Amino acid sequence: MKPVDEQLALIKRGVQEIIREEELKERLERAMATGRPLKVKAGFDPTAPDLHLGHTVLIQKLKHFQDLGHQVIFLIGDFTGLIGDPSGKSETRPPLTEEEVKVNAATYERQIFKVLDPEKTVIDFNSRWMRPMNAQDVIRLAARYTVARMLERDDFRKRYEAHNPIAIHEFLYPLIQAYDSVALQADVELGGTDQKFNLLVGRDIQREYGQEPQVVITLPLLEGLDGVQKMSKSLGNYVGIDEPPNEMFGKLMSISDSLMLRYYELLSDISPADLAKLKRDLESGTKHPRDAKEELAVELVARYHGLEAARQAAREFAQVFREHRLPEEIEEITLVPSGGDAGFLLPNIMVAAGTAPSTSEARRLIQQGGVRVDGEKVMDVHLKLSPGRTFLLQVGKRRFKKVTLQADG
RNA sequence: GGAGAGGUUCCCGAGUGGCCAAAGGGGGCAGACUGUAAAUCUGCUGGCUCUGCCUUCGGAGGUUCGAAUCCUCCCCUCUCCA
Repeated sequence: MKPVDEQLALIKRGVQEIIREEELKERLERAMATGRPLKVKAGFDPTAPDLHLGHTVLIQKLKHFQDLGHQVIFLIGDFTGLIGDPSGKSETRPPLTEEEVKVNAATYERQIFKVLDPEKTVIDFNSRWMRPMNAQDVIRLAARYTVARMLERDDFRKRYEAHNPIAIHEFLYPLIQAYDSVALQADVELGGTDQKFNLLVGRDIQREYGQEPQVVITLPLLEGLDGVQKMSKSLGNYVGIDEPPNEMFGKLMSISDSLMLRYYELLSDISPADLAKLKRDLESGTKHPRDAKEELAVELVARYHGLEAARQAAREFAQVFREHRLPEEIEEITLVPSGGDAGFLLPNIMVAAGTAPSTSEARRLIQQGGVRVDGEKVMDVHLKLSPGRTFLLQVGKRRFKKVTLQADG
């Protein structure tokens, strides 16, 4: 194991807050002395197995602990998943079946192991200790916390003050998450800043159960592509780590310059010194922001798809958007129009080709000059394309399809 | 258990019998500009075989030539009282 100071330096990189740092240091020293690595826990919701770059801020931090020789526990909250996210926004979710949980867990594994070492990562499920609990156990757990303290949580407080509904079971969510730390005897729990309250409840509950309270480490929430709201799937401002290289690259190139620096800070592996230099060069104009953005995009795409794929994506991007040439690979589809004549109308073809969600939307796109057929702008919503023909369909700047129409439906 | 307020299109929020596919804002999309971006400006933003037709205003019925708007019952949320 590395010296405690070195460990601390890596652990502290990019984190928002450590509660409390002295305790962490103490534990690291103890781990060093006894040879017993720290148990580092992070919980994940089983209903959203599609990880995006926002999640990777946390996973990278787990990776740091792992590299330092500590025990990383990736906890899937399959039991808390039944409660649903108490964010107030989401609808009550239908309980997941065991089968669904299994599938989601497998998806998680595949995704996190792009970053974490499968050999050294423990994956656990909180249903393991929650399912055997009976009503009495739950009541006892609930008795260890108060409503007043629950209402300290920003989210609950705001909803309470705004007279929005808060269901009782939502109070159980932090308690169960806290109990997970008891069950795992966690030394450290990681989470986003939005998790701070839940993580702190973990400390209280551990104390209640006679355990030494865990060290809480919060990580900044990554802003989504809009640069304002946090990255989330439901807001559609995310970059999924499963997305194809081109997609990922394009999304990263579309962020604003200020957001780019934020992404550098939270996602990139470049050293603090290099980051400082980059900032200076951008300010002085020595470095074109576009180039900096491209380097960032290459680094991140390479992390999930390899360097070759990343470079390829960069070339492709430059070709399509800078030089306004066609992408190297355009999806080719063959359509068999149905519905008689109407099937050959451009709006219908656009829908069938997946380039527009509805024919009404397709018409609007055409009227606004956003549609090209074989490179020619089309303004006529009644345009009919003849069967047997293959043509290039371009919708907006990004959607390309090579469409072949078959004669009969 | 009682009294009151409220549930509108992706979100917030106007609308209290026809001029309502429903103001305004947000978000989103397209176009212009640019660095590929941001910012800014313009347009669009329920669906369809689109000068018209169909479906939408918590749910189900009803009144009416005509209902988001009126009536009945139901469901849900909030507030105050017990």
